[in-house]
Amino acid sequence: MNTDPADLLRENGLQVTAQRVAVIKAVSSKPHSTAEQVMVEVRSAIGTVSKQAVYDALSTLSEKGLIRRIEPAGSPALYEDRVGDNHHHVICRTCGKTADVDCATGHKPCLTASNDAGFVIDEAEVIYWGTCPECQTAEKSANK
Amino acid sequence: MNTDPADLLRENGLQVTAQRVAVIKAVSSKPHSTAEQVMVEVRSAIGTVSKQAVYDALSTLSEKGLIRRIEPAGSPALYEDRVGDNHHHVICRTCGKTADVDCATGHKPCLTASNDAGFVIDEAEVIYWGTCPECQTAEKSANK
DNA sequence: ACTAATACTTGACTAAGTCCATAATCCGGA
DNA sequence: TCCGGATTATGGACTTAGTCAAGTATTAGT
Repeated sequence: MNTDPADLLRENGLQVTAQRVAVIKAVSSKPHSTAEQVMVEVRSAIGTVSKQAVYDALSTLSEKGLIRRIEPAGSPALYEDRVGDNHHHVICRTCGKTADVDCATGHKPCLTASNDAGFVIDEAEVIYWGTCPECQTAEKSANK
Repeated sequence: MNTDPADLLRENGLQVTAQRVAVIKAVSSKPHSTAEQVMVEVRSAIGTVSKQAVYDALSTLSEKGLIRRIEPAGSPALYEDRVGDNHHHVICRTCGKTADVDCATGHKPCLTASNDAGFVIDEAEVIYWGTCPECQTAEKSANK
């Protein structure tokens, strides 16, 4: 097991603090959490943290690539610890639920745009919008 | 020409008002504008508008599919009038410039995710992150 | 244990947008 | 042409998500 949060931090040249460890644990235990939810989670784990420490940790961690930040339209930023595999997200238009999806083609979809306008592209981010199973049934019964 | 803003509105069952027409014109003349920029543009066209009228028009129009709203991470929402062709966007990590790209595969890329977790997917949104030509040269000279 | 560097706390502040009550405008019918 | 209900617009307060800055506390290397 090299997934001990403290080691992860050290390996990346970051100081090991209770707050950071708790943030990592929070994100990995509840993927697709907002900063707000992470903060609540961290508080219940270590008693108290400032909003700032959480935002700080989240952005440092995502800079180092230890966590990933996604920012779907109409929602606050979400964080997850599944990194390094090029996976994407489906989001329910109705309830906002977010789930992981692996890409249709298996890997690095669409990473090359046809006409890239001279940009050097380093990442393709894909978000699928749709309706989750629960909301589908809810809709059906509403239309009855 | 059926692209007269007033007709577009009528065809979609919307009342034709000076504000809405001006919003449509603003969006089509300057794609990838923020609500803020649209507001400025509309004001210079018809004198005065409330923030509310602009937000209202923008959201009504995008509901009806007359304009498209994109909401890139770390930026306010942008609006454009290029709708109906499944195109995507490249955004410069450094300066935030946004450009259109047609999809690599030509049409409807990745619209089918491999494991969709039971979601019914109705849209795939792709954002490419990278560096625009100007920022590339800027970086090069900075590293010298 | 000491100290510089890094991280955390507190609290004020900002940006982008929403909510709400009121006022103005539009449009179909008498 | 005028009326009345419905649709839009206005202005201002409010919310949410997040940033900034100054000072204090922790961490890790010596």
